[in-house]
Amino acid sequence: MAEYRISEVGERTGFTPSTLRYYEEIGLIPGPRRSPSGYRTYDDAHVELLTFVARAKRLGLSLDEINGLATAWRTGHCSTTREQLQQVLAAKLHQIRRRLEELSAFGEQIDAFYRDLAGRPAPDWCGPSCGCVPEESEELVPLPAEALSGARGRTN
Amino acid sequence: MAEYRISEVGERTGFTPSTLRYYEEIGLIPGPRRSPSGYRTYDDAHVELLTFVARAKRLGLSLDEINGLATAWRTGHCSTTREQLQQVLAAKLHQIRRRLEELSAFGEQIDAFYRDLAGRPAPDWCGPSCGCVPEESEELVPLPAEALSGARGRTN
DNA sequence: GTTGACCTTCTAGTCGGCTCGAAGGTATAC
DNA sequence: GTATACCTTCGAGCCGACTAGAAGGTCAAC
Repeated sequence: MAEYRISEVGERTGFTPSTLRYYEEIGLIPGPRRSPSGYRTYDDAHVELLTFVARAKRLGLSLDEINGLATAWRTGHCSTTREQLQQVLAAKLHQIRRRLEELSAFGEQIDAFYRDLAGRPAPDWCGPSCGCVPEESEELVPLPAEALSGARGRTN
Repeated sequence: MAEYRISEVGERTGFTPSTLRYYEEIGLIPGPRRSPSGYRTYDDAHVELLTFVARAKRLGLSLDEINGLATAWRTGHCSTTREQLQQVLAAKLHQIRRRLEELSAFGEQIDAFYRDLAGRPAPDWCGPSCGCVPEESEELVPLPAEALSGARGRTN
């Protein structure tokens, strides 16, 4: 099995060595084996786990939330924990589904806002210095359709 | 136009008065008018803006990212800023689309992981104390299909 | 055998995003 | 007129998630 030193794992997963040591300290990842001289020695399972963590992080999950998932990930092969695991995963999937819906609705809202711009009344905080006298002749430049494809439409 | 005091706005938007003052301090929301005695006096445009901010926050955007969007939101009625606005919104929509894709893929990954559980080899960190001798007879409980509907499938 | 890049532990600092408390002013009900 | 529930500013503190630095050990190349 392949073995990696901390900076190599860092390169493969996008974390710095400091961050990896920090994650180990807080129990997010299991401490790897050590070389005779004390160096951390990671394997492919660590890289896989950390890739999973990196993805969850990019999606805005907190380390605490990720910890629940990562524990499932780490212990999932154990038949003894399979029932708890199912609950964690089902709950998380449900949450992800709701996030997807809200993200989709948010894209809609921004799109609608943009299309609606010209018709909006100037709010309270828009003083005369703002210089926003509506110019009737000005055309609202349409948003590139590409920007919203995939974020628009069905929310489930 | 309706007027609200700080705690009322807080109730309507889900922020505490402290947080609202903080947002004003960092320039995320414009300072509202003041009553003769110095009380902050918000209107519907503030409530609308803060509802927008709350949604963006739930989706994991940083206050800095939200600031860009909120500025667009606040100044969007000004014809002078329409071109910059278009760029901000288009970029943000693109980002939202990518997030949607990744979120979807993440749901897939978790689902696949779950289905794949029984076949995974025990990783390095799983010692004998783990007690995970695979019991061939044990059935993998299927995930409730409901949990993934909407997170599964097409990623664009 | 020394250079330089890497590793170790440890402690302290940073940054974003609030959150609390003190000290005091305001508004409304009794 | 006083209780109490709100509001004000200001400064300090807290939590999550790192990040930097000190002091020292390891390893491969020259």
